[in-house]
Amino acid sequence: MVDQPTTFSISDLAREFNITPRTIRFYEDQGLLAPQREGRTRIFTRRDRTRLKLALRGKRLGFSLAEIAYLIGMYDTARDQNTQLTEFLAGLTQRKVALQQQREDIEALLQEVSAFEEQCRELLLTRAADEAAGVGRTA
DNA sequence: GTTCTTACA
DNA sequence: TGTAAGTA
Repeated sequence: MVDQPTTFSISDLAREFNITPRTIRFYEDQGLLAPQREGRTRIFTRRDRTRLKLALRGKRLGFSLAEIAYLIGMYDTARDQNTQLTEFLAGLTQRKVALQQQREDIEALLQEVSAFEEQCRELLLTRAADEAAGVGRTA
């Protein structure tokens, strides 16, 4: 078994997760990460790496960085895992509610578009019929 | 060469 | 988030 690295540089993590160092610094700025410092340079631990992984997963699920920061904030608040899972569950539930609402809005819009589409078609047919009957020919 | 901060797009 | 500038 080869020893797994204990710490990582910002570029190590950037490579591993296919993101840029800029993104990692930005996440730190947003409170998602809090790496140690050796002078000015950032030293990332396994815990930081895990948090980054969770942050990226949260992003994929559509959570805002603020929400991710909150959920991850308690990740190492040393509270019982039960509380943490309950929080994540609550967050996921809210996400689902938001997504379902969006779907309803989209469906409503699609119906409106379809209705308007139909009106246009009818108008087109009506005008074609009128022209055939010689109506509306003013000039 | 790598990382950092700051500032602007 | 990308990029540029000027450092350590």
